[in-house]
Amino acid sequence: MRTKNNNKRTALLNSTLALVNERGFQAAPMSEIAKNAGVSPATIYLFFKNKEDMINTLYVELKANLGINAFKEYKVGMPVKEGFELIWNNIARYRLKEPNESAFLTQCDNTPMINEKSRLEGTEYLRPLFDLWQRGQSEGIIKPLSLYLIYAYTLTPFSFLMQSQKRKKYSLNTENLKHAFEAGWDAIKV
Amino acid sequence: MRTKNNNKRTALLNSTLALVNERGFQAAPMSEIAKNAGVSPATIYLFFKNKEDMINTLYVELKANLGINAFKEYKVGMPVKEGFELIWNNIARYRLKEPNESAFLTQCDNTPMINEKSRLEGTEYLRPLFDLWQRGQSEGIIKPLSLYLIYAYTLTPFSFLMQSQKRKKYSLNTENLKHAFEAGWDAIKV
Amino acid sequence: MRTKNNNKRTALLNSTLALVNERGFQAAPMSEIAKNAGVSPATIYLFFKNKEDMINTLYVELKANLGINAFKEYKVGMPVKEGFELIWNNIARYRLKEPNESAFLTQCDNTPMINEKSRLEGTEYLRPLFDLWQRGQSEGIIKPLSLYLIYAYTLTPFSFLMQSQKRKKYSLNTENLKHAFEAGWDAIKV
Amino acid sequence: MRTKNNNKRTALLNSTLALVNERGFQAAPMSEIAKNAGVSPATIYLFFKNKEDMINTLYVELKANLGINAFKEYKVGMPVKEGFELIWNNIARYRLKEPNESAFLTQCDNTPMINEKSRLEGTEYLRPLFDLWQRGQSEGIIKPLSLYLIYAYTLTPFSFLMQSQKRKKYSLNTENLKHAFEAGWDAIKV
DNA sequence: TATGAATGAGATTTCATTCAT
DNA sequence: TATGAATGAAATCTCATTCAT
Repeated sequence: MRTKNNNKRTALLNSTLALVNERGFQAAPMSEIAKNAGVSPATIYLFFKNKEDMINTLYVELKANLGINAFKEYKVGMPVKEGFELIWNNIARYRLKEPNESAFLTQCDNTPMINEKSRLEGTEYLRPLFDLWQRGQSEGIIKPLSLYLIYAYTLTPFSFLMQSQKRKKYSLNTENLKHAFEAGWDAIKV
Repeated sequence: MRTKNNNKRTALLNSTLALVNERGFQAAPMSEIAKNAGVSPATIYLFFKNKEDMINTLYVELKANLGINAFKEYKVGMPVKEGFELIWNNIARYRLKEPNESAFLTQCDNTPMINEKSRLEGTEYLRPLFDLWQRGQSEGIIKPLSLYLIYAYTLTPFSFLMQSQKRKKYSLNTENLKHAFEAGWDAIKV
Repeated sequence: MRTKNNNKRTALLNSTLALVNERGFQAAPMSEIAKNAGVSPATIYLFFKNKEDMINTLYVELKANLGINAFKEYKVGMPVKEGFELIWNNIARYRLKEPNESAFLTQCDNTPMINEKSRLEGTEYLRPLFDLWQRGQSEGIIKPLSLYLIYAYTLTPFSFLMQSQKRKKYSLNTENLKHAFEAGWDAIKV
Repeated sequence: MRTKNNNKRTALLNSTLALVNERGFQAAPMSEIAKNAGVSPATIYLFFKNKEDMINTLYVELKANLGINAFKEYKVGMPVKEGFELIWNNIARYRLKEPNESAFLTQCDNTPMINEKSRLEGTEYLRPLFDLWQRGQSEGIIKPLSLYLIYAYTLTPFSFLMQSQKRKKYSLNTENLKHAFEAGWDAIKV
């Protein structure tokens, strides 16, 4: 008996990521995903129930990955601003290092292909950040508004800036990263 | 008859808008778009070259519509903050009134289906806002940063908030609208 | 606009009939059914919802056809035996003339592919025969047993005999037809 | 180990029987047959050359089983009618006790999946019955017609009655069994 | 012997687009 | 202009069978 080869699973997810980014969901056929992964189309269905399942799985795993990277060197007791800056920069660095993963997640944010369950699961990986914001609010450092608004004004703009960079309209260099963080901070600080 | 034409064209664009929002690009077949518009599939091709063209056309027209609404009552000479607040509120009001158009545009922001030409054309409709921001910068009221950053931190968060509202996580009521505008303004003001 | 071509529908049903008879349900692919009908695979779905629907439709139409042939020259008031003999011979003649239709119906009798609705609908086309049997029973000519038994011992043996003939084991010539009818009649007559 | 082998083989044949009855040939995949038998798909091919072989083997074994049961307590010299009644009742009892085997055999009667060789082999198991009928003919008790006709009018109706019972249209209780036998006997007796 | 992984070939069905009127 | 029929190409997914252990 052969043992199930997890490399194939990984290859499939990578292949999906690349193709969806390049062409969009509607133009990423299973056959090509398989081919690029060096695998038979039938093999996909050993790992995933169907296309939707594969996309959702990929989404959740990338969110998990983002979460892991976001909290590197972060300690729960840190001063609020310092902690947030660390996390924000971690996220930024990770997204810049993995532009495909980043773009995929952005694309997912607005497609009905991702179901509510995956979305919720994905969100959980940023839980410590939400906790930090709440502490900031109780310490009177961050505006006492919905965390959705805090999220909207600190993290979502980054997706737009990455797109702009991809289209050569903007550069996320060190200086601009600092400006971006500050803009977000100014938006939410008391 | 020009009128009859335009009714069908309009019906088709509306039908597209509705179906894409409901199911996503990948699940909005031409036949169904036609059916919902009360028109034959073949008729689509009298007005549009192909599906991509139809989507792009819709995108540009919605952007134009957004532009028209954005600048209602706006006068070029207005004080910067006052002018920006007016425009921002116009946009917010319009998007809240037309959530489908709004969601469609958001979905378009991240799909390879929209080509560069349409994107540029779409952007042009907000030109007066960019001019206003630039004046704000030269008057020392707005941070002297890339307009992409200014855009990112004042307008893109709204998409996320609308999504959140759709998912019942957040409410864009009068008070929260004020908070949202302020957050954006705090992000970019000097 | 082209008008819907019912020849294609007929060609498809004929093609299905032939292929299913030759190879069985499980080996009659839609693509080949289409090809043999001189039509694109997609065209099938203009006329039928799916494969199951096509098979069931064919089944019901063949049953209807059988019914039409069964009652040629039959008049409701006829003497029971005379009427039954007429109908039985009509059916026999029809099945011998259309061995493919006959074999298809026999194949259908034992497959879960045919749903209950189609089965009931198919049965209805022999209603006048059932009525005749019932009259025979009330006249004391036919055994007062379930019509299912009457049917079993007069009509189903014919399927077996046709198969046997196909396999060159038996010949349904005029004389044997007479014997067959008599065997059935002996089985059910009082 | 021979024993272990045979358990798996038996489990596979039982699993096939059950699944084919439930869904039909076209919807009984090897993987599921294996799973229901608690065995790997690959194991099937240790016992059978391929799917067709497995089905045919099952068919022949069930026919053998039917034969064994048919002639319980039968002695070759018995009076013709008495002997036939014994055999007929044996078959009926067996089929009622094993409705799945019975239904499978009925389904096989009309599918091209069963090849000529298996059919012939299957028939052989009823040889003593054919001999009995022939004796009956030479004794002038049974009509001097083809054994195919005799078979058709005594045994095949039973399949239809069993189906009818399965669909709750008919009940094969003791009384109706007697009626059924008599109908068959009336059909063939001189 | 026995397995679960793996697959190539192919099944059904869909869809953007064109045809014929 | 407008249509519904028609389709070729392709999409998703399945399945009998083989592989590697």
